[in-house]
Amino acid sequence: MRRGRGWGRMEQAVATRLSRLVEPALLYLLGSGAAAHGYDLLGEVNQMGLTDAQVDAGAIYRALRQLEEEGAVVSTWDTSGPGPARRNYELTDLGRARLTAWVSVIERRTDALQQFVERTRKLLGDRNTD
Amino acid sequence: MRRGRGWGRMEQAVATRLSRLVEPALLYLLGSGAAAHGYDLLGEVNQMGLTDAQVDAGAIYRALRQLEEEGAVVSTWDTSGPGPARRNYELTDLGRARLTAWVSVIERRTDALQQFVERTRKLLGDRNTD
DNA sequence: GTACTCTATATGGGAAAAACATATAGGTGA
DNA sequence: TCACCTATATGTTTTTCCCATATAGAGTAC
Repeated sequence: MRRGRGWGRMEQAVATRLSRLVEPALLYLLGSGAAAHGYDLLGEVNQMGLTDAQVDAGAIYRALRQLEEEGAVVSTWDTSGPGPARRNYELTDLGRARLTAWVSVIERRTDALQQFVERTRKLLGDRNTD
Repeated sequence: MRRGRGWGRMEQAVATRLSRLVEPALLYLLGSGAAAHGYDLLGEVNQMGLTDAQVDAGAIYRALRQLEEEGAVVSTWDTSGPGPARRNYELTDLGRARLTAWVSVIERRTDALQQFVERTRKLLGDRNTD
């Protein structure tokens, strides 16, 4: 896993395994209209900071494929522009439902993470309120 | 992965891969004195909600072993009580440092998750403020 | 015109992680 | 004695991740 830059050693040692969250990132970006094809989505996903560190292109393309298999998105080829053809994706109703589900799952988890942060800061002596 | 109970179908479809976070959970619990050996920690970890769904015993024991290899915890056998011997763990200074690092990593990620929740709710039309 | 780079999609392969199963063993109660 | 709970540990299979590589259209430089 590519680790975040600008972190100390201990953070680096720890940065792994907060999981990818590529799927909700893609669903959100497709829903917001920020990008519609894999190559652009790659950049967007890596900018939004939802995923753990940098996601590679392969992960994006595979995730989009799986989402299409599951009916959460549909794709169409776009050969109008210059350069190689693009596969443009659109959210389906199922995809929007999936995104909604992600929100509630993530919200629940976020609460647990916040509690963890608060309790642990207290435990460690309230230093580093950052 | 054992999925959380009390979730609808879509949540179940989505519940995978918000990662485990077994390590920070263990470090926190050891730091707080809630439990000191694997079997109890198993129950505690699964109650605190930091990890994605249910963690199995194997994961706990292996995580504790690795933490000991890395010097974040130390263990001693306790044969005083009835029943099988317990391996009691204690946090080391390195373990406390590790926990501190986890806090800052998790806090950063929590912010991103919250942003995602807010933006996505807005995108989906502000329904389900839950 | 061919070498290089950027855009764009896709897949192969090895390594790591997670999930599930099983093994061992002390103790307790029916 | 059989079942069950506590307690630790490991084996095996499946899944996921990460890195590399393949293909290909288009633009630029030389």
